[in-house]
Amino acid sequence: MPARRRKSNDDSATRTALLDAAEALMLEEGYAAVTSRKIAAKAGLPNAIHYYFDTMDELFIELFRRGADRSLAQQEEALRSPQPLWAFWDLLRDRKNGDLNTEFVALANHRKAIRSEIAESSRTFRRGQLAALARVLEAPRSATAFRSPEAVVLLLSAVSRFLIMENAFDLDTGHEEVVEFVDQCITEIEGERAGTRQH
Amino acid sequence: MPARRRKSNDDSATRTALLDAAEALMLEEGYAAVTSRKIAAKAGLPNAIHYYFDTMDELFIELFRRGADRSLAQQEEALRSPQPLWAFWDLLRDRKNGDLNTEFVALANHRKAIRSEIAESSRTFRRGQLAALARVLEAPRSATAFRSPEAVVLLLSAVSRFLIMENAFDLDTGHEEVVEFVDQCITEIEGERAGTRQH
DNA sequence: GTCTATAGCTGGATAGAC
DNA sequence: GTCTATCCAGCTATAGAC
Repeated sequence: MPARRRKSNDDSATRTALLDAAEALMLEEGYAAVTSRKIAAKAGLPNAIHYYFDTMDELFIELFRRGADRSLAQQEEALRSPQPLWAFWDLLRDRKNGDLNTEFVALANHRKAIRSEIAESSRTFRRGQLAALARVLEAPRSATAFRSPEAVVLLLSAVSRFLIMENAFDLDTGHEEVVEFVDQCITEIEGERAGTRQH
Repeated sequence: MPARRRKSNDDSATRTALLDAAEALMLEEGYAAVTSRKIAAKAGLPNAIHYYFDTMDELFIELFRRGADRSLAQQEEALRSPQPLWAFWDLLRDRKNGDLNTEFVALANHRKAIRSEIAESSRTFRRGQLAALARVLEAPRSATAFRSPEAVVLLLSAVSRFLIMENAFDLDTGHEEVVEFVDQCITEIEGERAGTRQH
């Protein structure tokens, strides 16, 4: 059987507009607001969601992939920069990616098709991170405490996601302190940050 | 107006049974499966949810508070133990608490009443953690890298939640490494772990 | 006091209109 | 090829049965 039925209208402008509306809804009101009726209303288009997407699962998966592709490109750019660790940390802390991701993780709790999509995508992201950071940590100036790229990548990912999550609940106890701590660690590994912060 | 209407049957056995069923459903199938019909079916009781709870929000809030009270008691016990940092870390990594918490955080995305409940509860937990760990970190043997209790608490919380979340997606790259790293850090601060691990 | 039946809404999917 | 009308399921909440 074919892995996925391909439609003739796979890249129509309408389809893209529907995905854009779905993404906006997801960010503004959460995934629960992403229903066929609301997407069409938001896009100002007739409700023909099921003409463009077989099921809502298909729509969500496509939306996720579109965002993941975008983010992966950003990540590769960051990891190619002169200070990959600083660039990676800044990217992780970027609110826009984090918020969408949070919604998809929540969505995965009750849409199994999304779950495997996220897992597979996460592995791809992690592979790229490890390949790049292994090189950084091999550099002679690296402190011995940070020899394991796996641990460093996981720590940075965990902290950034936690900060974003807590922000959503208006919590910020310890945020400054931990950011300062991470900044110090990165400085030890990669030297002072060159250039300006994005946020 | 009264902040919350109090019912005569606030602690009836039926009410407790319904909360138990709701909790089990939440753990087994996710919060989306926690509907009035399914709770009643799971409990083997007639569907009189709205006799015992005015709204589903009320049920969820009560379920959250029940779990939070239980967890807070566990946390206080852990922080009173001879090795509060080790006990705290073990508690954080306990799957049962983490899984329920994950569901409530997701639920908060589309139930605003839950959001403020979680935020308030988090502040209470964090206060207790900081009070206890500030004492631990004052001890002379503490390495200078861990002077900020806010940062230490946040790091441990972030890492434990991230590990639990990734587990739900069958991801475990770097998990061993980071656990080993945290164990080393705790050993530096609080010495070798005495006694046995719970998991 | 406890539970049942049902109203009223919203959603995904589909048959078929144009 | 594009869109609309409608079906049916599942939910919360309520009115009222017993």
